Amino acid sequence: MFSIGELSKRTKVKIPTIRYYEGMGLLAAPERTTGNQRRYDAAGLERLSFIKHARDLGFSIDAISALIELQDHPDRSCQAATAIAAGQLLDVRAKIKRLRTLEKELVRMSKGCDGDGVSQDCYVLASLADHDLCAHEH
Amino acid sequence: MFSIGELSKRTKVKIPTIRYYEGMGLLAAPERTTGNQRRYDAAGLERLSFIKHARDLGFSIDAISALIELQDHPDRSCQAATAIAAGQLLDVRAKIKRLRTLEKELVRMSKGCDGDGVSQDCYVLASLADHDLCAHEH
DNA sequence: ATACGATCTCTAGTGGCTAGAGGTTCAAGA
DNA sequence: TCTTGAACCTCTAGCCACTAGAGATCGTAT
Ligand SMILES: [Zn+2]
Ligand SMILES: [Zn+2]
Ligand SMILES: [Zn+2]
Ligand SMILES: [Zn+2]
Repeated sequence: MFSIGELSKRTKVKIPTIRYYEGMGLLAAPERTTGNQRRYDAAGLERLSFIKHARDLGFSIDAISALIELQDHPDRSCQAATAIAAGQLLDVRAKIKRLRTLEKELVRMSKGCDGDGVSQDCYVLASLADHDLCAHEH
Repeated sequence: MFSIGELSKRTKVKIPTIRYYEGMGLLAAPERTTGNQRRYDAAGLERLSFIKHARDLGFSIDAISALIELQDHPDRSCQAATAIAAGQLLDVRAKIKRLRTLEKELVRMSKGCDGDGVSQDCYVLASLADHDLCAHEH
C-alpha cells in the first residue's frame, strides 16, 4: 500500500493527472486511509503503468478505455485491440507524412533568408504571405 | 468590402475562428456596418491569409503575433523571423523523430497479433502492459 | 506536542478552436 | 415597400488532456 506521491514517482505520472484519470473513470478509485488519503496496491500501479505507456504511444483516452475494458475480460476476442492499434498506426503515419511536408517548406524558408536583412525583404515573411511560393500543399 | 462569411470562404478559416483571432488581438477589428456587422477589405484578407498559412505550417499564435509585428515594421531586422522559423523547424523535426519511434513500436505491436485470438493472449495488450517489450525509449 | 511535507478538494487556466442559444441585420424577390 | 430567410451578432460553454494554485487537512518523525 502506497501513497499517490509514491505511485507518481514509480509511474512518472504527475499527481494531478492521476486524480484526473480517477475522475475520468479511467483509473479505479483506490482505498482510502481514515484520513481520506488514497492508498494504492500493485494492481493500481500496473493499471496506471499501462495507461502511461499507451498515452506515451499516443493513444487517446477513449482508446485506452476500450483497451482496458478488453484487458478486464481476458476471454473476449482481441480484434478490437488490434483494430485500435492499427488505427493508431495510421494516425501516426498520417502525422509523419504531414510533418515531413511541413519540414520541407520550413527548410526552404529558412534557406531563403540569413536573418541579416530587413523585414521588408525577408524571404521567410514573404513565404508566409504567399503560399504560391510553397513547393507542396499542406 | 466584404462580409465575414465571404472572408471565411476566401481564406478557408471558419467564422468563429476569425472572430476568435480578432478577440485575441491577432487580427485587427475591421469596420462595421451601421447594423454592427463586420466588413473587411483587402488588407484584412491578406493578414488572415498570412495567419492561416502560418497556422497550417504549425506556428503557434504567439509566434504568429511576433511575425505580424515584424511585418508591420518593414525596416526592422528580420533576425527574429528567421529565428522563429528555425525554431519551428526544430520543433517539427523533433516531432517527426518521436513519431517515427512510435511508428516502429506500433508496427511491432500490430505484427505481433492477427486479432484472431483472445484478449488474454494478445500481444498488443501485452506490449502495452510491458514497456520492456519495446525496442526503443519513447 | 510540534513541525513540516504530503495530501485533500475545488476552481480556473492552458491552446486553439468549435458549437449552440437567442436575438438582429442584410439583401433579394414579390 | 414589404417580407422572408440566410447570414450575422454576442455570449457562454465545451473540447482534449492536462496543469497550477488556494486553502485546508493529514501523516509521520523528532
Ligand atoms: Zn529574413
Ligand atoms: Zn504554403
Ligand atoms: Zn490481439
Ligand atoms: Zn514502450
